[in-house]
Amino acid sequence: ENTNPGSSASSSSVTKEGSKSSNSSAPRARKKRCPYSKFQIRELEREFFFNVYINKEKRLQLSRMLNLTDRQVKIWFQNRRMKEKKLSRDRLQYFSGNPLL
Amino acid sequence: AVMILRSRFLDARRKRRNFNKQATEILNEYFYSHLSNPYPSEEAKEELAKKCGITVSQVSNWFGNKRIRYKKNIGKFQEEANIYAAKTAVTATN
DNA sequence: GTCATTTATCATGC
DNA sequence: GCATGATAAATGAC
Repeated sequence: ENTNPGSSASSSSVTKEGSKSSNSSAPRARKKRCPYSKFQIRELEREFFFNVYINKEKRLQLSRMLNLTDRQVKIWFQNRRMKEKKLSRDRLQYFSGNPLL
Repeated sequence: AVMILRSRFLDARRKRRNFNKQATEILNEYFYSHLSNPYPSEEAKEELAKKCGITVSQVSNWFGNKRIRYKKNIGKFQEEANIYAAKTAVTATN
């Protein structure tokens, strides 16, 4: 259950769809958001537990294993760090002199 | 006790509760009175959060959802827009 | 890199 | 059954 439009079989060097700039003023639609599988999330979280910041080599390795692009892995770690920061903020606010208990 | 609080916090995060009517009023009033640029500053968000009794993150979530859902179907919110437009017009004339 | 945001998806309320 | 709040991918400013 992977979600990589047209990359599963083609493998390697994925062109950015339409490498030709034939279109005049092509707004290139934004990539549709596709939720990652449980397996992908588990592996990403596992690596995130070891290093919040991932280096290039591990990133390439992970992207191949999970059938994601390096950019997707990079962005996932960025978003994950932001999530962690927000969780910390919420915990602080929750445990700081507050009602609701 | 700590464990109870922790578990309650963890699953209390995703449990959704609708905002009370007053909070929604305040948020809509700001949204429709800034329809040309519905992006409150950080200070404005904090003030709205205080008046609504919610967090700044919840204010950001509300405006994010409101902006895209309004843009996606303006017609559906036309009636609502008129209501708050009239409301702000009244307060302006007074 | 952070971070506000857009967009789709998820989970719940009613 | 959709409305609504929160979260998960993806983009762009800086």
